[in-house]
Amino acid sequence: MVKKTKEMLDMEPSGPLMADVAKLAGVAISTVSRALANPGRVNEKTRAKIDDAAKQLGYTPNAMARGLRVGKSNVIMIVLPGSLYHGASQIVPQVLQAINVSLLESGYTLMIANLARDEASERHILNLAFGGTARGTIILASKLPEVDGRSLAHAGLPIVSMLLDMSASGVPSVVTNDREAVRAATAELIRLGHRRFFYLAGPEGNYHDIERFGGVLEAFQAAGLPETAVVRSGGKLDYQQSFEIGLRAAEEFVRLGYKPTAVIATSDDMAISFMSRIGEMGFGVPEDISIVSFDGSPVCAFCFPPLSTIEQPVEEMGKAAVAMLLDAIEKTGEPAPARRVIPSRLIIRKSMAMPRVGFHTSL
Amino acid sequence: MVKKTKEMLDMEPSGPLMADVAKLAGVAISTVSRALANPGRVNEKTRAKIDDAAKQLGYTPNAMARGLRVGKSNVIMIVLPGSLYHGASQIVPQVLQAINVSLLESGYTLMIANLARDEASERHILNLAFGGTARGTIILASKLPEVDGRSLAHAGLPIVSMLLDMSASGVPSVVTNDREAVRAATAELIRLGHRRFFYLAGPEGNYHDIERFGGVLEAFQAAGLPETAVVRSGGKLDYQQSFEIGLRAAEEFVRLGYKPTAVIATSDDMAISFMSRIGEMGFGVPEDISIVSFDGSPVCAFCFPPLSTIEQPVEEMGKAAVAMLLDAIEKTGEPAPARRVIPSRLIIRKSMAMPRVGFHTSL
DNA sequence: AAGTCTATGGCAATCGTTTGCCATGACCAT
DNA sequence: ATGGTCATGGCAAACGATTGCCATAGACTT
Repeated sequence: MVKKTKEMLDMEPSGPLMADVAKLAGVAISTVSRALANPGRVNEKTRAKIDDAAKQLGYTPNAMARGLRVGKSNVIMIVLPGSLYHGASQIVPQVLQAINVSLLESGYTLMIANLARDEASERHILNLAFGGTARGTIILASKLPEVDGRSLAHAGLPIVSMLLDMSASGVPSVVTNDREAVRAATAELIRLGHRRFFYLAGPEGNYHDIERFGGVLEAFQAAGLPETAVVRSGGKLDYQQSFEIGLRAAEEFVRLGYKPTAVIATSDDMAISFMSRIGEMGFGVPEDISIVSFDGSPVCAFCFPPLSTIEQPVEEMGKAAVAMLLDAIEKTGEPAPARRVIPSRLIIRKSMAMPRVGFHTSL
Repeated sequence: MVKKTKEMLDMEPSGPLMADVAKLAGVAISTVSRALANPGRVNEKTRAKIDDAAKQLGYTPNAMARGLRVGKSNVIMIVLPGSLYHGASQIVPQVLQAINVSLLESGYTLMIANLARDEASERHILNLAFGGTARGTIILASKLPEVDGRSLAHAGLPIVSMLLDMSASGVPSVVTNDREAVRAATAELIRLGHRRFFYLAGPEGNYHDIERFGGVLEAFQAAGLPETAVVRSGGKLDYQQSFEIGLRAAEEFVRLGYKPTAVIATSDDMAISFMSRIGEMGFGVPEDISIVSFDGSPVCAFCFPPLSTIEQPVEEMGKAAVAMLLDAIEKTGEPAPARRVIPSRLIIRKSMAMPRVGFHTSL
């Protein structure tokens, strides 16, 4: 039996330790620790000596050792609603981007907890939460993970919800004004003269669907239109299958006898595939049909024709979510679960126009 | 001076510990540890008792304590080339998705190290590497971060490069056949009758630009066309500004006297904005100009007209990269830096057609 | 010059796990 | 019945940092 343990370990040095820095600088380990972290506790000259030594050795503190000792990590975990790529919408990447920038500024690290929401992923998320890896959570457009009797709600972690309003369940939330934004877009279509609408829904009963459709109805009410002025399509598929939703909606559209003149799509992807398909079928946008959609994907500007869309303030929302989360992390006191609404903005492009008189009977 | 430390700490219990599980199960801590991790080292009955106790308490092992003790984490870090959202391309999200799925299956956790490549981000990446947070790295389409005299190359971490071939510098790489794919696409355009081309470049001197443009020239050579048969555009902006590249290229295109009949764009985003802009200017695709691009974004299918594109095998590439990385992590032996090429696939859609005779003189 | 105060540095315990080594008991063979 | 083997469980020392508490030295006051 060869005594190889010690030698083997020596082979992989895992870098210089704080003790090495201390030795080189000629001070105690604790002094190094304080010099590197605490302000003002260490003489300026000593600090300089230590900094030099650390730089010379290329010292990097071990994050796990520190985390273990202080009982907390500096990792913020993002829980995504599901798969990351579907269609052309960049909402999630944009949000991640904004969150990451804000977190970095505050010295935190972003960790993507999941890219799916199957059982294995949920378990994994909970392990990150309960295992002390994450210090806080931002959850995007979805309910809290829950499996094996454990729920993220009871992990003792600060949580902020984005895109989905969960403030009623006690989770601070950052959302946009889905309802008002859609109401405004609908009102604009009404103003242009449209009186008959086609609404492309996401999953039925979903928060966003309720809010957005509610916005349509509110606009109708304000204009004195009956609820029957809108035909709903979709409602079965998830937002992540938006291209398919748009295609099915197009099939449905051509079968309608008395055709709507305006389409309200609840995501850009739906609008894009819908517009493509009805284009192939000979309908023109905006001559025959006006379209407005939701998300504000950059690519909408380059569609044919350029697509009107409701731009979500993802960057501000991300910043706000991080601010709320850090606030909850740093203050121990339980603040009242807040709800922050950041308004969306309607971008009007060529896909919206006045309806052609008599169009809906022309086919 | 109130003695509050102990009480304060007790207030935030940070969940049950292994010791609690041991007590409840009536065994030693070490037995719990072995039961939960090692196979076969513990009696089946004991193990069952321990599992029960753990479940009953909702016990989750502390990842940092384990990581500290065993000297390694189970976090794989992804280094991105820069900002995550620009345009409609879903390459990066798709890759992340594929990587994440593969990693989860092997019990690893994915961590996005950065969403930008400024100095602060590079420093952060290196901290993650040298601070023991990451166990391995997958780097996407970019060079190794390097700052303050530290380089990712010397962090002692296994690294795999994706999309960019760095095998010559000793980094195992997973790439697609940029050159051959573009050669094939160009050859197809030549076969259709095109003899004069417009090439939309990414940043000049970039690996992808060299490879892709090389593919164009190879196709020319095979067909006996001179190198002057192609006009290069762009070369100044980054791939992340692809929409802008396409717009500028369109401006350039209209100013060309003797017009190309086919466009080879090195990203879908360029192609999309280019097509949109020249459409506004009265050029038709594919009647006046054929277009093919690179990336295989799903949205291309719904462009007007549907856009031919070279689809990168992102999913397979992601899987391959993870496989290579885990291999390097598990085997201690230094394997020869490998290079794995996974072929792309040309998707032909309506944006490619035979050139209209005499078009290039018609304006 | 002596006493007091403050700034700084050092010791050692601690975070929650893993794991080498040893002790114990069961089981088997002789 | 006795000795040997093996499976199992327990003790305690790590892993690398942080931090409460105390010691010390220098500055300041009178």
